[in-house]
Amino acid sequence: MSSPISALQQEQPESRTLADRVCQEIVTAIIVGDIPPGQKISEPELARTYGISRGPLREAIRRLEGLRLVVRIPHVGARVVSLSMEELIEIYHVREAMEGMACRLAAQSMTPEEIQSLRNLLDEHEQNLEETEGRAYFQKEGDLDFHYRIVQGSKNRKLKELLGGELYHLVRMYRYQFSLSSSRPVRALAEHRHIVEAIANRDGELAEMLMRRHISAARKNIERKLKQTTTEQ
Amino acid sequence: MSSPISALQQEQPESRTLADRVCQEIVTAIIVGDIPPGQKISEPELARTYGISRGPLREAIRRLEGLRLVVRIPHVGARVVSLSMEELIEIYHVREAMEGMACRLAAQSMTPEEIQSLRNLLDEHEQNLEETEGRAYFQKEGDLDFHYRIVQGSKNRKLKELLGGELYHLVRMYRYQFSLSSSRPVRALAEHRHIVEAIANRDGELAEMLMRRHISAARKNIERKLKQTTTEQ
DNA sequence: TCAACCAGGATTGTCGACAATTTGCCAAAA
DNA sequence: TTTTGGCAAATTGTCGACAATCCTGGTTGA
Repeated sequence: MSSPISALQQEQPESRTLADRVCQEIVTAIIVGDIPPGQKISEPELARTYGISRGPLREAIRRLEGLRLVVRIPHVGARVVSLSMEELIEIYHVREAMEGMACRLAAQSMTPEEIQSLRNLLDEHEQNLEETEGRAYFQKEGDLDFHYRIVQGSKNRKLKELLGGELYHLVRMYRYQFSLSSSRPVRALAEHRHIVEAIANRDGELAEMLMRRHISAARKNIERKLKQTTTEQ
Repeated sequence: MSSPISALQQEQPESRTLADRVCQEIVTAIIVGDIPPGQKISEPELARTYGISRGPLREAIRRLEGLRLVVRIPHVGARVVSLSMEELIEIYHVREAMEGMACRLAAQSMTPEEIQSLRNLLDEHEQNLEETEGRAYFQKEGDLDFHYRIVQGSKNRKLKELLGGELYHLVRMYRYQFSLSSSRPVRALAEHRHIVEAIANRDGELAEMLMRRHISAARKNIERKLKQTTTEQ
């Protein structure tokens, strides 16, 4: 079937319009941090950088605003969003709710092939985990891939749009900029396995509960770290 | 405090730019049905209609795309979304998850004043209900207002953005075009009261459960009607 | 008769220039 | 010294025109 990577990159074979291409480029530039958070975006400057006119560039910026990667003020301009830990925790609350529901729906909508593919994915993760012993960079992207597939498995277009479109980019951005490691990869893998088995048993209620606990645990982990660093200072 | 209506209309005092104003106008035109679903949107035509150039109009259309009110295909154009009952049910699933979480958070974040204001709102609804005896047009908008306030009470920016920004317009659109009546206004009001009391008792878990049941019941109601009409044909 | 191809028209994408608004700075007065 | 007023530069918003692409209809060939 599809490799773990390909499932993440939304395959848009050569975007047909200038704005599309440039938008993609800017998205990655923002996520990776080439354009730092809070940075003001100058239209003429970026237009020169990418060698296009201000027209398509404005369209690209408008799309970035839709992805919540920039905020725009009329007659003032656009700025890259600045990330805060509080907002990250808010995002985890949203993910807990929506991915929990996605899990419940996936339990009744995923095909046996998709479920088997999920199992294979977790096998790969286990191998990577044994090989790298905790220093799990792949685990991070792999984790995102796991969640992404469950969302797709829900077969709910709105869930796919909201989670895949807006939150997904923000989560990736946090991962890059704060270099968040899951910090409990073995535990997370076990939880992933339980979730898959609940889906395989078509137990939507259990699957939802497990997913919510899974995300909730990750959130509490962050909250604990946050409290540590704030009291240390 | 604020009237039921004012809470719904996001007060944007005379949008400072042409695109903003026209966007608002087109949004209402689409929601009310003046521009029917599936209708192709011609840029030159709309530009003449609203007396502006294609530049700002294109920006407005892009914003509509962000609100999921139109879908756009490169080099072909934009169409108003076509509504299907299946998608409505999908939206209810999303609402069940997100508003459930909003309710849980509201239980620990709403101020006593906000809770009291909610109670007053329900009192108004009860009066309207007695006066109009079921033919509750106000109940519809009132219902939306109730849910809107709880979302605001969660104090979670992402929840407010996602529910208030995208789903909100779609839900209103369905209400108008299919003239959906809640069809169980008395029952809904009672459920609303229970939810408020759970919030007042700071019982987030119960509040979430009640809200989820509330939305789930509305969804099943729609599913039942849908099954009826499909078997009747 | 049907299918494929081609041309015309229309629509969308892109560009450069002009107008309107904001911001920062400088000077003058309290 | 501080505050306020206004001016200038830069940036964003808006416009009209040109180029690229897609859809429609007719025509031609098998």
